[in-house]
Amino acid sequence: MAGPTNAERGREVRARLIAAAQELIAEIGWNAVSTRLLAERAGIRSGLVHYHFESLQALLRQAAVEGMRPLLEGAAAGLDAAPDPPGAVEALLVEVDRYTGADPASLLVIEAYLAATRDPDLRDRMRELMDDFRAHLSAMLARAGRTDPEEAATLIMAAIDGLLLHKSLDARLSAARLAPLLRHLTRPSNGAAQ
Amino acid sequence: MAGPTNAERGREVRARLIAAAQELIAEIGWNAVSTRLLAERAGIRSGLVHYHFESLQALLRQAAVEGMRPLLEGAAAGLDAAPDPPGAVEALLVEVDRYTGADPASLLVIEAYLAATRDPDLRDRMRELMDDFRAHLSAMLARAGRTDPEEAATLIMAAIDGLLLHKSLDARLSAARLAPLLRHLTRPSNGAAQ
DNA sequence: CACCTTCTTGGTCGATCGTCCAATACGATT
DNA sequence: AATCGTATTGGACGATCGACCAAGAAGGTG
Repeated sequence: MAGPTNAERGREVRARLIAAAQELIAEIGWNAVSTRLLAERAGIRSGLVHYHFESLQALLRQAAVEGMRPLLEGAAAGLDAAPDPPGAVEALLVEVDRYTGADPASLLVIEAYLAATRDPDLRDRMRELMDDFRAHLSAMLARAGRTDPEEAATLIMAAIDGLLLHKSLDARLSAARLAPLLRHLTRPSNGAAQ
Repeated sequence: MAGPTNAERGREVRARLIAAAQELIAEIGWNAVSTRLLAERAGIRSGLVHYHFESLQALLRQAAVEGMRPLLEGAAAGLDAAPDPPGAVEALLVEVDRYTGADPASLLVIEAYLAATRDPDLRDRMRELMDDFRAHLSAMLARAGRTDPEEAATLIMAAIDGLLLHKSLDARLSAARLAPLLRHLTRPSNGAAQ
């Protein structure tokens, strides 16, 4: 019947606060998340927030990064799991269509992009996450024979995030329908004609 | 020495409030814009805000729509001014590189996307703006011989907004560098191989 | 047991918020 | 000059905010 230790309870509270922050950022927006709403959602008293985190912004920053990292790592793993580069891009786009642009994960990412323009710390962490994924995708495209893997990877990533943005306005849009148009990016480039 | 009439002063105040809202949304974020900050930026007393506008949200909504409409109409005019479809897309991408993703216009648009997910009125107005531009771009691509003009237009627009998002993290990214990869969208589609 | 560290409570502080309103100012109209 | 409608002022209302802190509770260790 040994209850949780002090350290375990502390970790639990921090995890609940991070989860509550990820939910609330998506629901009401980064700037609307307050310590008291966070505490209520996490089931703790509001005074605890500033015990476990240096500031509200530090909490939101950590919540955003920890929420985005598994998304990008999962997407990178999905690329490796595909049989070939065209299948990898196809699978990536199908995966994108599991998001509506207005779901918690999508909104967390977009909110984080905006917060990053006003928070140099967050911007550096997000740039690192995006650079890692771009390098991963770019390496795959280079192995497929492209001479411009960086540009192709940039286009695919921009198309994905932009489509999520547009899907939040119009749910009829679909990433999978763009697959035929992006498929040629996974084939060896053949000069200016391509 | 005839001074401005009452009606002229009213229009002037409304215009200053709209301009102040567009600036502040970009600077500090949609949810952080307050009536008192707006009044200070517009050079008026804070009580006036609720005389000219029904609510703060109504003011922000109108400011966002009025800020985005000229951007999209200008881009549509740019498409028509180009000599041919490939040139139009090329010019569009070059125009995008005039924005950094962290400039006032870009931030206003991205903030509006997020606000639209929580404001049905704003979402409908933005969807109409985007639909109009997509139809314009799609018609041009159809004239260029594509059998999938809607998908091609969706891809181009998603790539543009997504790249702006990514440029806010990494200023080295460039829309113009993606032009060679998008150029083939302006040529007649030739079946599954393309 | 006493002692230490970590965690939690409950509350205060000054500041800011959106909205509303009575009183006033001012151009236009009669 | 008297009147009307619009524009503006200055302040009020209750609510919420981020941050902070003294006091106490709880588990670990001597």
